[in-house]
Amino acid sequence: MLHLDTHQPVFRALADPTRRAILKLLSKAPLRVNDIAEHFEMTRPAVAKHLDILEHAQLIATEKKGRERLNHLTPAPLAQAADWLSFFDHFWDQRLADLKTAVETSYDRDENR
Amino acid sequence: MLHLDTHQPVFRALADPTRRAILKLLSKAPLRVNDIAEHFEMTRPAVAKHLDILEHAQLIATEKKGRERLNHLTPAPLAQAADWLSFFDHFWDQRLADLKTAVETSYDRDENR
DNA sequence: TTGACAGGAAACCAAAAGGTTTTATTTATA
DNA sequence: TATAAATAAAACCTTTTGGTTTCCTGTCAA
Repeated sequence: MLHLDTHQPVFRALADPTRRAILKLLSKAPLRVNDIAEHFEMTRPAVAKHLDILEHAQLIATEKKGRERLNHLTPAPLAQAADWLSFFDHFWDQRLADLKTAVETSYDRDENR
Repeated sequence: MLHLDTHQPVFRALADPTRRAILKLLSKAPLRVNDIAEHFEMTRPAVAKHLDILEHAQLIATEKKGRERLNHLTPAPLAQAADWLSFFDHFWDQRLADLKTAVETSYDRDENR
């Protein structure tokens, strides 16, 4: 079963620690590229590339005002990542259910002995 | 504030679609490297490298039985990723709260007019 | 005990990622 | 209107990533 992986842009965006830090930064307030770059030990063009990747994942959007461009968070796609992870919540639950069943079964055996 | 990024191994592991697919595979049952490789259009060594990365993130563990080695899921570290994402749940809530406040404030102003 | 099977490991490769510096381009402002 | 500010864009570089092939080692079974 090979379908298009809609999760890829988000997970790819989240793979880099700088990008994760940028998302947290932008959760406080929209910022210009230069403002963001001040928070990191790298040049503005490097930060701009990270912003491109975040924008491609639709985790941020930009608004051009004159010669400035504000980057603001659009965190909706993070729900995709959360959804993917939630599959394993179920797995946890299932493991617990299996364990419970096993325990009860062995208890039944004990009772009938 | 620059601290060690404990999330990095997990997010890095999740960045690749093959690795995400492997995790889902292993959620059904433990498998040998060869079994896993059959599910993908790549060679066994390629899969083995993905397994190395998953193991480094402690998302899987292996058990050696004779000449075979079983890979099984140890999904606990996924909670780290979920935790990180949950920060943005709060952000959502805050946005909603802000919106609610804004609406009520404007409603108050309307009332007093 | 000799194959065959399962996996480990090394060498290699192309492309992508993450960064740099340099050079425009557009927009405010003194 | 000339200059400074903000960013965009291009060229380039190094390291990492994701894959390959080839070979080696250990274990089971005929």
